[in-house]
Amino acid sequence: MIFIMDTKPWLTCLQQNGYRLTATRKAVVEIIAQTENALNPLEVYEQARRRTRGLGLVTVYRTLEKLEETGLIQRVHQPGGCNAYLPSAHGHQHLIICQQCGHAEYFEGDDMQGLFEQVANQHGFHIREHWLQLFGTCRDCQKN
Amino acid sequence: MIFIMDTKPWLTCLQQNGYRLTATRKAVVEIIAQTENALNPLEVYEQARRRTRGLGLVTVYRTLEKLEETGLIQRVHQPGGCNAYLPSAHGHQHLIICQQCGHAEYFEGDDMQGLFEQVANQHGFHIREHWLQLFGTCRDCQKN
DNA sequence: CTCCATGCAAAATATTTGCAATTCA
DNA sequence: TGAATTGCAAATATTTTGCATGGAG
Repeated sequence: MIFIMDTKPWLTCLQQNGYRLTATRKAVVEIIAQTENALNPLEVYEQARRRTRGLGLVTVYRTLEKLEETGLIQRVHQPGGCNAYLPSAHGHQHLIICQQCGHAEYFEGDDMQGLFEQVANQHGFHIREHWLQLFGTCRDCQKN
Repeated sequence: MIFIMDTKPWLTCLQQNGYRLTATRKAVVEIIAQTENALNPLEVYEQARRRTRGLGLVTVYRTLEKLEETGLIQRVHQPGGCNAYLPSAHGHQHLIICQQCGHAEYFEGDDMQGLFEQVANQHGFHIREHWLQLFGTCRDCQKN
């Protein structure tokens, strides 16, 4: 239940970025903020539509775009597809995802900064971004 | 020019996995083995078709699928899309990719195994896969 | 009241599948 | 020869765009 977070800061953030607060945006924000699994646009749509009748899938796509742009959510890259999203309210974090049930947890990777700088030097690259994700089986799914 | 590798081992590998050696497969293998940028199915198709007339995009998809399955190539996950492939003939490697020119280089991450195990313990996960990629600007592009 | 945002339909992409013809082993 | 492979066409799936209407600020 680590992802159940207050949605007010999200809405404030959207406003501060010049976006209007609408019923549909609130619905999408709530869905993503309150799940512990990465959701793709269609899944968000199906869940959000229960709360907000007449919601369109297109709007979900556009809302996700803005949420990602403002850094509130992050795209999750999995072996099976790369169109799912998770909250990223605490800044950039690294993910560990269960391949069976989709449950995701965050982990710190402080040690990594040193590695990145070392690689940057060795290859003459200037590094702007990094992605690190682990995939496996969570505690619960190991029992089954 | 680090990626220009002999394609014979690739073909042998395919055979050993029970796949037949065909002209189209050779073409696809050569294209990917000889590029230093990640290529998506369409790009592979366009280049391979120059060598093998009548090649179909569908076959490229199916060949890429088999090459990934046998571990000869790996999917590259970039901010702009996740359908490009690079050789992975030396087993799983980590990537550093230039966001300007697409040039990719591999780097070792031996230090990371320890981190992964630590995270696995803390979260009770059994880790099966991981991917780590760095994005930035390569030496040449920094000059421009 | 003025734009931004929405939903619909349709377009544009991307990927997969059915199937007859072909090719490798 | 027999089974795997291919290319085509068509089916799906996914994402984007144009545009008239509606709603936030």
